[in-house]
Amino acid sequence: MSWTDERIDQLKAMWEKGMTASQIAEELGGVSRNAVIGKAHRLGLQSRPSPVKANEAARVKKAPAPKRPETHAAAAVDAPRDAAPTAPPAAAVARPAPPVAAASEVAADDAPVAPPPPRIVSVGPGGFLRQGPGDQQAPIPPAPPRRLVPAKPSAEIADKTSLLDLTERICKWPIGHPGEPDFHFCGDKVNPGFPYCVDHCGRAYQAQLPRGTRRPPPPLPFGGPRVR
DNA sequence: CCCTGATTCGC
DNA sequence: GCGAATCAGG
Repeated sequence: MSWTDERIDQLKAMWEKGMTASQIAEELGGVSRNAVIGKAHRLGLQSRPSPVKANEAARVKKAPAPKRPETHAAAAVDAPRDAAPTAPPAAAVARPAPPVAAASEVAADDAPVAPPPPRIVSVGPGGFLRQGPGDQQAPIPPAPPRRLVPAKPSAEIADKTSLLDLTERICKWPIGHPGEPDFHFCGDKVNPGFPYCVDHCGRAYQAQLPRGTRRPPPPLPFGGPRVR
């Protein structure tokens, strides 16, 4: 891939939006995290809290990297986009919004919290409240849950690896069938270089048996029903 | 381990 | 100009 004007614009936008180089690289596709960083710097986009840069003082002290021999081998081969289609940019889902516990229940027992006495001036069509110019609505009614409860998403879906959880190093072996409510992916760490974990690599890649040999279980992902 | 960004330097 | 390799902090 090359840096077209369009891609550069995207890079700029995302970079300035605060996305990490990895996220940007993933979004753009066809480029590595390093490529993104390199390009960003070349473009002059710069700074942004670097974990390794925080301090300016303590420098010039480390032994500089002495050697860098390396066969410029192409290690950049795009990993198989197997079951990891870049789903419609779930951009806004970059970081899952921490599900705030239902405030109503949480603050149930002790509630010295004075509910806002809304000064309703009048009610307009559709039930919208009309307010006078001076009724700018107080800053914020900071939802004041006294205790925050973990708020599990759902006992069902918890711990299931969904399509959106898949990354380069997560086993993409499907569990169940697409469409089923509990369909998910293995989610283990992959066998480096493969799209599956070691276990599932064993299932996915089987030695070719001599002709005529009867082999009982060939069912593979999506193969037949009830393979687990 | 995983993640970050910064830098280097052969291509 | 590009980006893999490497470094280094969290």
